[in-house]
Amino acid sequence: MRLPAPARREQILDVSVQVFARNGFHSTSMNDVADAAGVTKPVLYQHFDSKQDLYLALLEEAGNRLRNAVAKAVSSATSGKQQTEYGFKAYFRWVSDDHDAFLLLFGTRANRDDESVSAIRRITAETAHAIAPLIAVDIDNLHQRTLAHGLVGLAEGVSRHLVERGEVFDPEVLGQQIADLAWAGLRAVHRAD
Amino acid sequence: MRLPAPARREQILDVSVQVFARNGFHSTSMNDVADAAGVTKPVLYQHFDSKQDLYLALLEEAGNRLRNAVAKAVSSATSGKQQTEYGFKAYFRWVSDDHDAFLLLFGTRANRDDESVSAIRRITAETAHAIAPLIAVDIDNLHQRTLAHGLVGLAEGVSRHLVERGEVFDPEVLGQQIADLAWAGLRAVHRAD
DNA sequence: TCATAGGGTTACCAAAGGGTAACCAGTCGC
DNA sequence: GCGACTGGTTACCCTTTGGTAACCCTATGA
Repeated sequence: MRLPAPARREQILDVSVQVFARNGFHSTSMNDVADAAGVTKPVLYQHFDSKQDLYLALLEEAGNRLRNAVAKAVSSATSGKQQTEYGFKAYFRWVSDDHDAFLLLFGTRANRDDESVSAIRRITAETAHAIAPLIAVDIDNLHQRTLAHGLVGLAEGVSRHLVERGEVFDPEVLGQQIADLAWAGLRAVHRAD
Repeated sequence: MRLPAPARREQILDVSVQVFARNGFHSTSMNDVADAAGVTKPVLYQHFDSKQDLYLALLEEAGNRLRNAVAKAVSSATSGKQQTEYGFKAYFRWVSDDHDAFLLLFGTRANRDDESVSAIRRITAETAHAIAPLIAVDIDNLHQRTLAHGLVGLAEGVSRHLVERGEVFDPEVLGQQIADLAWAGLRAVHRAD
C-alpha cells in the first residue's frame, strides 16, 4: 500500500484520468480522487498544488499524446492523400488506446452533470438523425449514423473555431463550402464501400 | 423595473443564455444570473425550481431551435446534394444568429474554468495546425485553418459517438473510411474555389 | 537498537454558493 | 382611500468541498 513518491504520483495521475473522465471536473471531489487512489486527500496535495493543477497536468499529458500521435503519423507520409490517411488512423488509434484521455478532453460529460449531458447528447443525436438519411442508403445503418455524427462534428468544429475567436462569417458561403466537402466526401465513402 | 411574471421569465432566460455561455455552468452563480437580470436571487426561484432547472430549460430551448432549423431546411430540399447544402447552411445560419446558444451547447468554455479552456483550445488548435498543410495550398490561410478545425471536429464527432456508447471499432478501418471522406471532400473544396 | 525521514492519517477550517423564510411596496379594483 | 395581490428584497441557513496543521507509523541504515 505504501509507495515511493514518483510511483504514487504516477498512480494518482492514472487513476485521476478515469475519475475525471467519468464524472467531470466539478462533480469529482478531491476525496473521490483520493478514494480511487486508495489514499487520503493530503497525499494528493503532496504531489499537486491544487485540484486545478492536477487537472491541468492531466489535460496536458493527454494533449501531448494526441498531438504526438497525429504529428508523427502525418510527417511519416509522403503524399497529401497518405497524410490524410495516416493522420486519421493515428487519431482513431489514439482514441481507441487512450480512451479516458479522449473523454477527458472532448467527452460530453467532461464537465456537465448527468441531465445536461443527456440533453446535449439528445440534441446531437437528433441532429445527426435528421441528416443520416441523406447518406447513401446502401451502407449499413450503424455506419450511416456514425458518419452522420461525423458531419455534425465537422460543422461543430468549424463553428467553434470561428465563434470562439469572434470571427464573422457568411453562413451561406461557409455552408456551401462545407456542404461541398461533405457531399463529395460522402460519395467517396459510398464508392469505397 | 417591475415586470409581469411571463415577461420576467423570458428576460431571465435571455440573460441566462449569455451568462452561462460566457462563463459555464459552475462558474456562474445564481447571484450572477440575478445581477445580470437586474434582480435578486429569490426572483429566479419564483420562475425556476433550481439552477439545474433553469440550465436545462436553456439547453432545451437552444436545442429545439437548432433541430428545427436543420430539419426544416433538409426537408425542403429535393435531392441528396441539395439536402446537404441546405442542411449545412441552416446549421451555420443558426450558429451565426443564435450565437450564445451555440456556445452554451458546444462551446469549449461550456463548463470549464479559464485555464482548462485554453489548454483544450491549444490542443485542438495544434492538432488542426498539424493537418492544415495537407489542405490544398492555393486557398488562403484563414480558410485552410477553418477547414482543418472542421476535420478535427469530424474525427471528434465520430469518436464521441462511438466512445460514449462504448462501441468497439477498428481504428484502421474507421480511419481509412473517414480519411476517404476527408480527402475526396478536400479535393472538392479545392476545385470549387 | 534507535534515530530519522518520508509516506500517510485524522481532524479541522473557511469560503462559496444553492436555496428559503420573512418581510416590504407599489398598484389595481372596489 | 383601502384591502390585497403580486413582484421584489433582505437576511439568513446549511451543506459541500478545497485546502491545511498537526500528528503518527514503519522501514532503514548506522
